[in-house]
Amino acid sequence: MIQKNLFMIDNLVIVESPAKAKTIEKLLGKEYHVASSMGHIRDLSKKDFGIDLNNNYAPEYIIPNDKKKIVANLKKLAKEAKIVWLASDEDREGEAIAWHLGEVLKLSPAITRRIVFSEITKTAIQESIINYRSIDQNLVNAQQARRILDRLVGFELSPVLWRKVKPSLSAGRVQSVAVRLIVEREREIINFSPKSSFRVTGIFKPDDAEKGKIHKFVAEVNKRFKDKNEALIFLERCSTGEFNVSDIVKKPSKKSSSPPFTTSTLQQEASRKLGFSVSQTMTVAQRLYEAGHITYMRTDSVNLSQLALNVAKKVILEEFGEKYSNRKNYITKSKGAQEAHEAIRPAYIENKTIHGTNAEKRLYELIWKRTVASQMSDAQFEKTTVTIDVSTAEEKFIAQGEVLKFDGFLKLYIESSDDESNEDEIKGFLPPLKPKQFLIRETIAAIQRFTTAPPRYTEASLVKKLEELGIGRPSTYAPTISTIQNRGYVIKEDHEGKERKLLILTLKNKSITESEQVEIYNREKSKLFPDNIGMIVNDFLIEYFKEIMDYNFTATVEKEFDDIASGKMEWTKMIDRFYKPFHKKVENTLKVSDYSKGERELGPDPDSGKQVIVRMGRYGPIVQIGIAGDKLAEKPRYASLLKGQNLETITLEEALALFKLPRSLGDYEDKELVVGIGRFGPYVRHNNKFYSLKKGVDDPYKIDQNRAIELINEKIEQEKNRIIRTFSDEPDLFILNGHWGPYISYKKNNYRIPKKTNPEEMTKEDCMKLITSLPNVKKTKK
DNA sequence: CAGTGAGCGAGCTTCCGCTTGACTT
Repeated sequence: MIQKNLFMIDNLVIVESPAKAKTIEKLLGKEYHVASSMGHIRDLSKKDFGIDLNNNYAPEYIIPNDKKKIVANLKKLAKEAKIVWLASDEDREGEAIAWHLGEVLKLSPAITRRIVFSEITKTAIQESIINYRSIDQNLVNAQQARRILDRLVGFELSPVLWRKVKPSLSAGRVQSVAVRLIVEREREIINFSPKSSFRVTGIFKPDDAEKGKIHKFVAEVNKRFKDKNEALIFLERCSTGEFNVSDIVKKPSKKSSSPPFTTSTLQQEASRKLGFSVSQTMTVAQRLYEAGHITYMRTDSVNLSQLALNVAKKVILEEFGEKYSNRKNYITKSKGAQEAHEAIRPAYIENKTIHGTNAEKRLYELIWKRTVASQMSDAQFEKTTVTIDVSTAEEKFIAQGEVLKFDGFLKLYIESSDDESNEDEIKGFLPPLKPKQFLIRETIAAIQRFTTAPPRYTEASLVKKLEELGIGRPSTYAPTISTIQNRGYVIKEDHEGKERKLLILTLKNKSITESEQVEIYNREKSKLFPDNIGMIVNDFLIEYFKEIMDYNFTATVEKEFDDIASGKMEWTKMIDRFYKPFHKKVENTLKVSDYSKGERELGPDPDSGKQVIVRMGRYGPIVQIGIAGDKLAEKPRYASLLKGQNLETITLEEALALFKLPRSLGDYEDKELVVGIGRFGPYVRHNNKFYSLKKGVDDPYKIDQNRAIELINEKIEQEKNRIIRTFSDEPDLFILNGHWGPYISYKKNNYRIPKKTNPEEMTKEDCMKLITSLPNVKKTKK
């Protein structure tokens, strides 16, 4: 039978994501056509803020170019439909999307129905269709207020930075606070002074230990000794003391599984367990979602659908048995959560693995384990604490043992933690012991320990912090992290640690020996460091715009958005109350603030007596000796800071050292040899050519002429091998040996030579033919 | 692979949250 009408769609459902559309269409059947809007279809115009400041903040919305096609298509579909179901997400942004759709597609209220569901299951969707409603204008207004506030903040503050700090910079409600967190953490670390103390541990065994059985165990003294002397006194007492068990306490303990993943917790765990960056996690998750392997990946909800709970239970019963099953629902505790979706979980929990790339498989497996584990029983332990008295001292040794009685969810999943404290925990094995039992002492060691500074943020731990503060949304965590790096506020990098010596006192038999151990500390991998410009912008914004930079600013305005959503407040009034004083501050700041350069005085130059300062120059951070402007004075001398040097931490000595370069090494073949440090590291310059110094071998401050000439000759030798052919009648044409094999260079453009061709036999004509037929591989920059 | 320091100027830069390709190499 032919379909009743081919051109008329009875029901058009519009959702945000095309993958979601596909799934829903399957669940709804033939009478429903499901289309997607691809998120928002309109945004504020960029002209004049897109806000009419003289007309009660009336927004001017436009359809961005990349959405025009989508909108045109939706318009066509809507015209043909009898009923249009607006099924965008059940939150502020989703409500606004539905409203914009209504406006742009000119949908009459009579045929428009707003539906919402927070899980994609047949029953949930059918229920939503029965309970359809109209658009909630208050909620839409809350979104408009949010949008307009962000635009006003971003587009008023950024130009202030262009004028007062540097062009193209940016500021915003979310990104500026993210940078602040990193800057403040860095300063905590800079100002941190480690304190050392001595931690004493002993190895003991029971006096009735049977031969051949493991019986040694470790116990730690219940206090730290503040210096070497105190530790020594204690060890001396131990050397003549007797040790006996004064107390044994056994206590059951348990550990519960973690809730299923949200965007933020997925990013954290993928970072810790798989080493993924935040954006990498999102790209892989997106592919899993599009392939139908997982539910939506941008969510702040820990909720699982009834269907998911049932399947998870079934899987656990089959795999692990009744004892391991513990069905539970988690409650979202993060600030500002809007819970329009489920938690991130496998679409089909019965599938333990999927086909895909390595990264996809690993991320899927992580999601699968976390989801299933969330429905499993607590792990149960028995903790034993043994107290050991020393006959010659007041301090006591404490030994702790932990026995796993029931593994529960640990059978499947162990959550990783952020703090990488290297304190090896004294936990685990304990031999059978009785109260009052005497113990045989083996060695007792006092090891020096330093307190450690708070850790720098990783991308993922910054997301965690932002979420705790209610700043940003699942869809913006990854882009925000990228923005603050793209602006140069923050750099993600590794730092080699520093070494320090730890003193160790060891009591063995009756004698105490002293030794040293080298510890590496402050080693960082893929951590976020503020760059100079990030610190300058942060300090500027905090000085003039304290309110925006406040960690509670978002939380405060969110409360007002909630009042707008519940109809208790008018959105234009809220915006007006914010904008009037804010705009005044912007104007005042433009008037009163100085150009912000992060200037710092380091003291006088011992040679000239002139002031040495560091500041941000036009092209980066520089040191300057002497003050400019005074016509009588000599011009100041300048030197750029090296990579890794910081305006905030550089010392006078380090700054003065920068003026020792470039340094002349005398003449060679009638031209001067000069050593310097450039963009690509230390170099020797000769006859306008640059030769890199060998990393780890040459020191630009110490290198002599002989070594410099050696480097030059080495490079000339290399160059010789580089040239395969030249042509006397065409000086711009070369056949060269490159990193990736032979290639043709012609007028600064490079062309790849096909594998079959022998480059040594090529004629000029062969080359020219290749050049005209091939697009050049890569244009040389500049 | 190639590459190693500076101030006229015109016009541009920018926000946060929803979404997915279109582009290179």
